[in-house]
Amino acid sequence: MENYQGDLTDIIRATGSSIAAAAANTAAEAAALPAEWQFPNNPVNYPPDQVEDFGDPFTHLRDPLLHDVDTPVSSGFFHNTNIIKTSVELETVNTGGFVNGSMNLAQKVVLDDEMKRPSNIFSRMLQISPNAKLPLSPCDSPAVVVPQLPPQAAASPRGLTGPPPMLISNDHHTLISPGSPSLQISSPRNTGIKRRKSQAKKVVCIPAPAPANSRSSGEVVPSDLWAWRKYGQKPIKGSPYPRGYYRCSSSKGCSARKQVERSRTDPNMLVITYTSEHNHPWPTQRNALAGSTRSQPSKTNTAAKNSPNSRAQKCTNPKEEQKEMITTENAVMPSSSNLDAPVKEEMDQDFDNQMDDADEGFPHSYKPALPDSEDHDSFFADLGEIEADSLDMLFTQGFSGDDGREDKALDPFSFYDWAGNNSSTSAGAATSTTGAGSSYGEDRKDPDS
DNA sequence: CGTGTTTGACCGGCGC
DNA sequence: GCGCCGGTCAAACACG
Repeated sequence: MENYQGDLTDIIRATGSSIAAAAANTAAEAAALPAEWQFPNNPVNYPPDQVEDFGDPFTHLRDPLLHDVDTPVSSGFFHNTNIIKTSVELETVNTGGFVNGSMNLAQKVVLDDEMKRPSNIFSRMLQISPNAKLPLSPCDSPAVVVPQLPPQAAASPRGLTGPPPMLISNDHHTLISPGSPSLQISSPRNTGIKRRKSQAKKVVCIPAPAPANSRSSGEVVPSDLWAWRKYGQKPIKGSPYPRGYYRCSSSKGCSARKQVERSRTDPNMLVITYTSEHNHPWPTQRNALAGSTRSQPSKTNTAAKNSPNSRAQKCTNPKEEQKEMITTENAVMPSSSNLDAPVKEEMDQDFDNQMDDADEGFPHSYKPALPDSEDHDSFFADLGEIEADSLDMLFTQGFSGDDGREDKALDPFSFYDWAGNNSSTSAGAATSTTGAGSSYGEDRKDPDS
């Protein structure tokens, strides 16, 4: 595997990837369109290629392994954005690095294998490295190093004036998003890891509040728009931080899951591993979020907490080599876009095969409610119910451009709120520092139950 | 009442 | 085969 230095592209791809695909369809339209950012008129049609992001805002990355296909998914709202357009172009993937003009670069590693599914952006982008050990958080791995943002960037990621959240590099290979978070994608073949069965995983590294800040040992997890329910927490060997296990609660049948843990090497980084994908539309509706009240971030805090600037850093990592990770900073992901988050993906080897078969994704028909480009205000309105502030910011930042809203609030982080304060936000907070749960030795002790 | 969190126990893969 | 350990289950509890 090599590392490509790159950039956000990954993210974007990731992010946009799904989108991109969608965009592809609309590409024609897009072409016609001015370069402006617009929401696609037809959000609905997702091309088969659409990427899956595991439904996570953090990553629009599709899971190459699991889904390649058609799942429209994801974060719906972003699909509509121009980003999509951009992303489309990006399809080429990676390559080398590049940069973002205004932001940072990220490193990407490309995984070796060939990506079999062309259609899948992700596939192109990432690979899995069997060797890499998951246990280490990807963020830890050297490969994953995230470059620090230039002070400016950090300070004002959004310094961009331009509306588009994402930029494409000249070479078209990379996207850049201003202010975007760093994303790391790894495709490590984790040989070392013992993955039960081959599962596709997507790993996202995002800056997290320092442990000190956050609840004492609790994990602070940024919330995304999906509703997650914590179903377990375990101390992980070799890591001082417990890993929280979350399952999508937006839909009963949804198998999407994520694991949240702090990078052992860099407590400031959270490593979120997504597995499986959402089999349902992105929850834009209040219902979707039902029950997630706890998750709701305290808006006030979010901004403060998140100062990504401070956090965005590199993942320091010492030892483990996870080879294939890609990081992008400032990627454009809408959701994560501003988070300086590195995203990695990991897949198991076979995923290709699986992917072929696995189309479980959403029906193509799935259509998230997307805002109209023009109308995104209304869209926001809806969202507002969910997290007005966050979304607003998000969009504003991300999409805006047009109205000139300022980005101040743009903090991507705000979008996800770090639950630091909230005691139990679903998303995250997991606080549980207690480590609880079951620990190693407990296994099989007494059964009683 | 519904949903989320906590946490001990169980399950099962993997390495030795 | 055994033990380690990650991942999941599910009861109890908390919160709004």
